Amino acid sequence: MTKQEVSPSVIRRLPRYYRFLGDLKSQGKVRVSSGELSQALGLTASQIRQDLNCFGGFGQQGYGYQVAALHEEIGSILGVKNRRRAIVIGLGNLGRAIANHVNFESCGCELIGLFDANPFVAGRDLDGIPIHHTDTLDGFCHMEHPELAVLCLPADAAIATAQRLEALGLRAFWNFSHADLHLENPDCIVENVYLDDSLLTLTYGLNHMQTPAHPTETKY
Amino acid sequence: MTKQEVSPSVIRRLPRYYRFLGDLKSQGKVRVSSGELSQALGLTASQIRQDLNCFGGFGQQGYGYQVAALHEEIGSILGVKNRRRAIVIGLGNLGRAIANHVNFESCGCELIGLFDANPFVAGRDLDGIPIHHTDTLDGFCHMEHPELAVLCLPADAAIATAQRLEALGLRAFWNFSHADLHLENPDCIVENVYLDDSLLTLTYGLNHMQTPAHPTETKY
DNA sequence: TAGATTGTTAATCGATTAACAATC
DNA sequence: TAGATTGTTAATCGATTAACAATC
Repeated sequence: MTKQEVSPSVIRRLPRYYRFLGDLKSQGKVRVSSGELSQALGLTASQIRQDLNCFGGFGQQGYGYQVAALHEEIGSILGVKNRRRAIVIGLGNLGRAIANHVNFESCGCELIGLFDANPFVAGRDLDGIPIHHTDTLDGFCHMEHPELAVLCLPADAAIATAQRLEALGLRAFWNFSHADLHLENPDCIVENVYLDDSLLTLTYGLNHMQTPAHPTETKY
Repeated sequence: MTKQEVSPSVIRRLPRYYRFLGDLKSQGKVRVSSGELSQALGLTASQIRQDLNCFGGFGQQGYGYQVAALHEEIGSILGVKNRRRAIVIGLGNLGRAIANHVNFESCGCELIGLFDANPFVAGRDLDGIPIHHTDTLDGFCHMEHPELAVLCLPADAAIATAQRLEALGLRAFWNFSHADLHLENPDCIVENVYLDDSLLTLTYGLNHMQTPAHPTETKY
């Protein structure tokens, strides 16, 4: 399908392109140039053209890109029209928020099951989707063949569960736990969302800021 | 303080080092080499030594690194002992989960205020921290001088609120909204957590996987 | 001392930017 | 046609890896 392995840096920019093109489209914009995109997204025009040309020549010289067509193209590269079967494991604060808040459908996924190890949580439901007990995971996976698991568990449990799910045939892991998941199968893909690490980046930034916001204490 | 501007790639690895060293420490490990670290973290030993040497020579030739000392060093580089005053704006599913779930204290932050525009939400509290109405934000900031804001709002509101907060002297933004925040002040730092983009990365991965998990449909 | 492992310089690799011919 | 903007090649920049002398 794709000529050559596309670099992760490029792939990570695709959703932003997709999102912004969607905005333009809904504003009724028909045409856009790499120059305009670059301004709005804070990238160079060159980079945008390079990125897009990893997947094909979607533009027209002298004209630019058709907003709707490009939006569609990138959407299909990302796979937004898919319905990848996804499950969420761990329905504490975070798991519930992710299940509720994230628009799985618009990301090419379908939430087909929720699981929690706490017997008081299992048996209930979240917006109509029933929460099962983690013990029933094996049976569920054999029946329903989910492909993607969202892990909202403590680190230890996340590692153990990921391994179990890997054996059950799942191939994609969205990991919100504070654990480094190393899986057997090299085909498995893991996307980590390390919230604390992300926050620490800001803490670092505040520490090493040229001009402190409220110059109160003296930092040596 | 620091010799030279340290690259963002290095900074993003620091929290992982910090976290892993904390684990080693609590396991009672005293000594660690860049080789051991590299194995556990899936990086090269060379890179780890390079990274650490951005901040100083923390190791001893022929021996390696003292776990506790290095943990401490990285912690202080990140600023985990700070108590940066932070506020959360928007207490929907996600905002509540972030406020509850993220360990602000261990990331050098202190949660001093929660805000929501919904009058039914404002006035209540979350684990003892009162939720204020967004209208009272200006007064609060003048009194309390928060430095960091967690934005859990819809895109439009996030953009408007960030600008308002910038004017009120805040300098760091942890942005969970699906918006590109471009702020006036170049000193402002923004850390985006684009959950949908992150999920789309996995969707893309599943699409472009060599071996499909459950080879059902034929993909052309 | 011999062995190990760092700190650091040099080499490589990859990603971003610049430039420009192709062409709508 | 003239103007604009792409696709693509070449140049630059930065980050990662390799190598090795310094030294504990």
